[in-house]
Amino acid sequence: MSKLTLQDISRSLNISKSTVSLVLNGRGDEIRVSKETQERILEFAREHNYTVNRLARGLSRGISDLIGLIIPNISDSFYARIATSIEKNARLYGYNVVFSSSGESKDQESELIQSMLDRQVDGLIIASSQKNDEDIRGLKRSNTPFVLIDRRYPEIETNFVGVDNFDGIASAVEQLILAGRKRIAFISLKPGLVALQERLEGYIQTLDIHGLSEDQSLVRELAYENIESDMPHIIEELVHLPKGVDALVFATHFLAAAGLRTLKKLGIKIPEEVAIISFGQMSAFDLIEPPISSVIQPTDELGKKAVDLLVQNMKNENHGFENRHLKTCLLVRESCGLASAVNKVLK
Amino acid sequence: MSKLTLQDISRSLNISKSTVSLVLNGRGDEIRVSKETQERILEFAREHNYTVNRLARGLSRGISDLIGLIIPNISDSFYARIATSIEKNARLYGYNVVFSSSGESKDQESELIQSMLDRQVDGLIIASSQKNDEDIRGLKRSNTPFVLIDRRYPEIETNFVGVDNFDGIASAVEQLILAGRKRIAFISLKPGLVALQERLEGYIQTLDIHGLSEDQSLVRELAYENIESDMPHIIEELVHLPKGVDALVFATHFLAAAGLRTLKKLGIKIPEEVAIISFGQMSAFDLIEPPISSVIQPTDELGKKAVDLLVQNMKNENHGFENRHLKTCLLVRESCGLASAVNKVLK
DNA sequence: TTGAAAGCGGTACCAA
DNA sequence: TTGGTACCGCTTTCAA
Repeated sequence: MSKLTLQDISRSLNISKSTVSLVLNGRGDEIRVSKETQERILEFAREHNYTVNRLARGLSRGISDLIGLIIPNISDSFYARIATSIEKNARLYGYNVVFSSSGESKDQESELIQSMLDRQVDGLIIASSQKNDEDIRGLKRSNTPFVLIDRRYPEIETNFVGVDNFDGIASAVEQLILAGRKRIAFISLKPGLVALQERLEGYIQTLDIHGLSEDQSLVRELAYENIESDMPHIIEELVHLPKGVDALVFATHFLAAAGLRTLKKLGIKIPEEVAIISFGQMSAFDLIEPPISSVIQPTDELGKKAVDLLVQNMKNENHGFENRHLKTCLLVRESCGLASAVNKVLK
Repeated sequence: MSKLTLQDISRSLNISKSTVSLVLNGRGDEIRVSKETQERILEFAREHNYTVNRLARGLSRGISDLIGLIIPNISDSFYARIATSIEKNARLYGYNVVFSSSGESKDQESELIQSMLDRQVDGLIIASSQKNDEDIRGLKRSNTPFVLIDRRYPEIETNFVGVDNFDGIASAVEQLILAGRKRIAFISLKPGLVALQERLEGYIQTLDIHGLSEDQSLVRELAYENIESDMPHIIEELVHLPKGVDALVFATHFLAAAGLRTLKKLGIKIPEEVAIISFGQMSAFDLIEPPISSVIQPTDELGKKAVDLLVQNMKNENHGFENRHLKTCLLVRESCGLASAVNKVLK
């Protein structure tokens, strides 16, 4: 049972393809096709449940109603949430989304972008590996609408939707300070994603403001590949410093998870010995003893904004670039010490 | 800078479209185009970096190289992992994947399937809401290759890849029995997904075999919408039964999460008072005190098998239906009591 | 108010 | 070896 085409309808009804097409696209009245003809067409289409071939329509109209989504990894709960939101919002605008994981690889990302373009996607949403300025510049040149999310290239002017890393981390550090912590370490990743830089910046400046900067930096950065293996050394090293540390701020949720694993193994008490805050949440942070405080990123909003921005760009040709940094929110739980008491005072 | 087309190349080089097309598709030798001509074409294409318009190719060949993926919710870590695997494997075969979340809604799912078909996807992978036998039957009739994952319709013969729920739960229950538990409750969801039925079956039969069936059932089922609100009542009711309970088996990871939240609130000790096992994992199960035992579902393999099966179906027209139930594996941690000791004995 | 016809960018068959 | 050409299914302009 091969699918019914416009041709078929046209022939069966003895009405020209163009009329059928117009009517089926709801432009019957506009073009003033007689009610009667319209009825016949609609009726027939419904009866034989005709649906357009979007490949054909796409080719003809030069659009695909497809949005490409490229992210490092959808298994990551952060990106998974964003993807959900993007898909949902894209659908509202009539777009479907094709997604691919780049695995943080520049080459992979490059190929994916190309493959999406071959598919004539109308626009692209990318959480880039951030090693790929070539392609990003290429995209700009090609005039393909796209918006970067989460990861950006400061030196390239593009649309971008991310979170306010600086403020987010600042609120976390301040919370720790409020709880009386003075030796606050910051554990991050090496490669140097802009987002992580900003978090680092936020950490440093907040300590500064509160006069808590130390001569010896309490910042530690590990390589993505050896998080699990290096975390124990780093934490041991930190707690064994002459003055030790009394709080740890993790730059991402999976670092926090690794850190917690280590702390548990070392038998270090949270928050008595060290308080903990994670930038980014994990679904089980409230089940851990003590529950883990975290900086919550507004993933739903992020997805929505990204789609809104993209759609706006796809409609108008006026390419003004927009940058949005969404506010995070601090979820204070016991892991940062004095949680509830302080929390209440704050409000 | 509008994109370069075959036409353009053909005209610029004064070589016919067909030759150009053939060469560019690597069939130059096969058709015996002279080395020289081939070189010229390839050279020109590379230089002006030509890439096919897959919309056009698709229309012409009647294929889109697109696989549609419909799942209840990609934010769910289980589906997120599967999606990752599916996308990765699909790409190996040269397919891109369009995904959509059905939100467990029959209507939504229905629309999505239709919309994917309009897009001429070559095949579909669906984790169905399982309320949608109509569409599934329709798909069969339409001869669209598709494979169901995780959720199936026992009364419809289709391709299916899921896990061995019966065995999975049996191993969990047996582990609890080994640990000396006798009053083992089973907490599940109401709607009655086949997978959950199978888990229930596994639970019941395992208890039976070990002579542990009780007069009064220890099975409790809650509605998806009120998990958080009903869980406390259910657990309180269970522990206050005349003979109480000494173990809880959760039918899914998020039920386990809700259960843990409740147990924590009630101050019930794990595993001393009740032991816990969850069917399905969560990334932080090892961070909880005590670490939570769980039945691990082979998501990577599941995704791969689904794609393999689908591709096989898309290639051959011979539609034999296959059902695969992948083995789960039991990850024994402290929450089920006696973990390590018993575990070692088992090996 | 309706129809004819020219694309959209490729593919593939048949001739030359 | 290469070129011509008829589609694929739909949109859209122009003429009738």
